[in-house]
Amino acid sequence: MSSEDRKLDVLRAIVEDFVSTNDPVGSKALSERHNLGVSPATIRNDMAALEEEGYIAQPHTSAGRVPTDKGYRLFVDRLSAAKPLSAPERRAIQSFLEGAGDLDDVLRRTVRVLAQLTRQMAVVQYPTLTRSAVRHLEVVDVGPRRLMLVLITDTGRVEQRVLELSVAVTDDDVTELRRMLNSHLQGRRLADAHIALLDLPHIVAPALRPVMTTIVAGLVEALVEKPEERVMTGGTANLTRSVLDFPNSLHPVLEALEEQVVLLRLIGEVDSSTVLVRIGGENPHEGLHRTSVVSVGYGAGDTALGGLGVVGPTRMDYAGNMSAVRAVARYVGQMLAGS
Amino acid sequence: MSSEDRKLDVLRAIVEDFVSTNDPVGSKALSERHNLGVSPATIRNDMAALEEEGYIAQPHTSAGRVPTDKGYRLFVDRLSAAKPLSAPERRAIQSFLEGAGDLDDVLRRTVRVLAQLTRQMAVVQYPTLTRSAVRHLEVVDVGPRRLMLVLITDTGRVEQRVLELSVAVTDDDVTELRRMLNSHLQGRRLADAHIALLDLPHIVAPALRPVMTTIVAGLVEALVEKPEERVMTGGTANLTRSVLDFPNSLHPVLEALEEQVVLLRLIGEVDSSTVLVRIGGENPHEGLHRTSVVSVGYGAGDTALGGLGVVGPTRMDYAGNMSAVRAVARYVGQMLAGS
DNA sequence: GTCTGGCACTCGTCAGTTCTGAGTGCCAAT
DNA sequence: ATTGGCACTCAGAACTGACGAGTGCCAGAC
Repeated sequence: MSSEDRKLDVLRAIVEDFVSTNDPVGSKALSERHNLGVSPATIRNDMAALEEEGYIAQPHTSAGRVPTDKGYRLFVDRLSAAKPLSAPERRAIQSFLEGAGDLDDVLRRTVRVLAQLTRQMAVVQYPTLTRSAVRHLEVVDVGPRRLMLVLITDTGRVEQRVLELSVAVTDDDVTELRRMLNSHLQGRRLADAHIALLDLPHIVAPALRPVMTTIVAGLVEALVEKPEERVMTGGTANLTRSVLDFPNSLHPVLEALEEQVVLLRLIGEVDSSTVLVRIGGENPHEGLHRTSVVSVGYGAGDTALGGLGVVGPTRMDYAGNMSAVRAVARYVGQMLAGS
Repeated sequence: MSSEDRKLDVLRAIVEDFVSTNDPVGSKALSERHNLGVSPATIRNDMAALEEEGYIAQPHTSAGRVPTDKGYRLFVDRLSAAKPLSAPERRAIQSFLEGAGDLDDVLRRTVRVLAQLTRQMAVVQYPTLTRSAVRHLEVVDVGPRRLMLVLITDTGRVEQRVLELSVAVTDDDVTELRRMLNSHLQGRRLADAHIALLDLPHIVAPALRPVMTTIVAGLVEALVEKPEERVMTGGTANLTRSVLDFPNSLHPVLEALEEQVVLLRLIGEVDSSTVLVRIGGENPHEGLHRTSVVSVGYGAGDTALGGLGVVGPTRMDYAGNMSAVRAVARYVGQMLAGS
């Protein structure tokens, strides 16, 4: 083994020890707990080199070393072996998700099982509207000159919106609107629905034209132009598991994680099915510079319907969390495909 | 003023000082900050009596006094004056809630404004199904032998449920089912819908009877027997505002507050419009013995549709929070009545 | 009977000190 | 290239004494 290889072994050992103990790790402890085949003195030389290159750091002079963000990054990219879930864990995921009912229920169970497996805070995005298809669009008369549109997608998502009309409509009008909308939109992806929508006012009965125009405008705005992305979180309490992880108080962390927008940026920017890891300062949000995020897209087939992941201290079990996140995403994909 | 009255004044002063400073308050500081017209020595006698009666306690021998749960209780019941919101605060609530769209949006804004006003964690319950009326019930054919029922209530709540059928249904069947269900249920309260529902299988065309029976069973179970109550939370980060408030770590607190069931028991048991205050150990849940809950029912008119409230450390501004909760509940009631 | 000033006492907090030990870097020897 | 030895650093624990906030009690005043 070259000395370069051993240096990486040392880094791996440091990360593993630090993750499990939360104590800065010194050369002596290292040579005892891992059989690296060299003396502490040699390890010290390697550590000095690693520190020089920015992979580890000393909290203070007479302390052991702690991995830096850069060190974790190298560990994740090159040093950590995939860590397959145990059979009981797989069974737990499966049985937990199997009893689910509607979409909300599926996602609720998803965050729960993910938080339990990883002992971190879990986040899951609702299937994005743009890549979903219309299963049904319901038009309901609610009060004078107000219509409620209820969209049901093929992933089971239900979105509603109330429109104010300038004229009153009869029950027959509503039925006709519903019929037209559904016959033109059903089965269509929302991303492709734009053109079909804009046609509708022209082919509807003249009397209904203004109403249809309003409906189309509402739909285009709510579903095509700025489709509402949503997320669900769970296991927030896990962030408080160790007080030591967020010494400056976790107030800013919790504050950041309450914002849907922030969460979406964290887990919603997945375009493939490879697990994405963001470590400490790599995170876009200021308050999350001491946290890491492990996320992946889930989907039925090849298109990613949304993202899910976990958020925790940079000192986390990356290999385990990556496996858990990947496995849960696969099961969720199956669930949504089968419904 | 009788000496009994003064003793209560002393208790009030202790609570007020402790709430604002978080320091145990001593006799000298008390006589300086409040003009009670007596010397510290006299106050000491009163404090000894108050401690004897269990209203205050000493963290340790040479420290000032701190209110006990019992002390806060007396304060809330008899000593705290209503604290009307400022005009800007009222305007803030109103303008914040006015722009709301659908129900989710209303509730989202509600928890937000409540959390901001009180600087506590806020909780709001979705309008309970039992006291809502059916505005529309949609039947959607989703995949082979599966129907999705979508219930829309007069409060704007949308609930869905997927049913497995033993036989296939045609589009015409679905239309007929929808027509029958709506004509019998529309405008009816869910609490009263039970009887009407049970009639339906008997008056529907014989061919549709098994399907209707399944639907009715599903509806009865989901909406009448165990209607799903939901809550929304916000401002959780406020619990971490002062580390001192939850010295033993707030892990158990956060864990408790993640459970929908626990939250429902906290704020869902309001049957009138009087503000309910639960202090420390009065809370049903073990993990919340260091927290207080201020809650009230909201509703359109006289029936309470649900509850809302705030959760925080026992050391909280009870008067202010009670006013804020009451005010927000009134506005929410108006919002929901007008939609 | 109630209030007050005085006084002795308790005890947590703070600052200063010392001690210990984990951990390091460097160097000469292998 | 590796190793054992050694001097050095420094955070944290443990101890100390001074300080002072706060108390309870009591005798005297109103």
